[in-house]
Amino acid sequence: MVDIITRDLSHPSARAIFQAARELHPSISLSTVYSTLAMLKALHLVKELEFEGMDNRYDMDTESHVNLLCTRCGRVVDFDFVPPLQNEVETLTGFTISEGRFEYYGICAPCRS
Amino acid sequence: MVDIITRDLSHPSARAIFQAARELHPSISLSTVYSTLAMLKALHLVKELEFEGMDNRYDMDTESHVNLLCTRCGRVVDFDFVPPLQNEVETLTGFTISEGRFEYYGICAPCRS
DNA sequence: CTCCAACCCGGAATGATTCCGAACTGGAGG
DNA sequence: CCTCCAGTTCGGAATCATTCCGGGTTGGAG
Repeated sequence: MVDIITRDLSHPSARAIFQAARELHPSISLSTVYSTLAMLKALHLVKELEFEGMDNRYDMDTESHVNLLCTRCGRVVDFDFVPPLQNEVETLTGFTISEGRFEYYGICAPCRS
Repeated sequence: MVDIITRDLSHPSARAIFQAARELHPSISLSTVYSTLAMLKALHLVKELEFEGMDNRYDMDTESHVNLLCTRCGRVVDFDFVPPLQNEVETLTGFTISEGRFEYYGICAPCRS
């Protein structure tokens, strides 16, 4: 189960993981998917992404990067980048930052053509 | 109702808006708050923010900026900045970007002391 | 005064996620 | 080989923010 999740780099939803897992373990339940995800989240092996109006998605790449969401087909694409201003933001706002989230919404090339 | 929402710059949740609105209009219902928010969203006068594990928050500043969320007290603070890499991301990924979201999670100064 | 559209109401429905207690499993130790 | 136990999984019920719905109110045009 853990393998099924961590090897799926397509930013799947819980339901998509559930369906994929079913093909290997037909008796698996959605509860198991959620509890495994909770465990992996706690270990910082997956990052939970919330996109407006869609199910949560799970990202196996926990490094800091931008996620691009296609609002037409739901595809999520990673884009590496180092957020440049965390220190500056911390000094100017007084926050101690533990995590960042950077997302763009748009239409991907395949959907546009 | 529209005024109550658009003048509240504290990044309130729907429930918080509801409670504030009740003080002026004791008979107001949560449905009205949600439908007004839906209208304002459609007009791009408010931006809906989703933070992991919390109610959605509503931001009256629809300009592009970073939102800092204090995971202890729920306070949300704005931090102006112009996302530097949208064009670069578009050419490298083929996406046509319509909107960006930039969030940091952390602990605010009052909560830390 | 009448009518209509826009707004509002309460309450029920939705649906992803979480919670719960019971059943299963596989390996450690006898 | 058996027993036991902790960890995993199960299904189904509960949660709860949000959405949906059908009916009531209202205020301004004509």
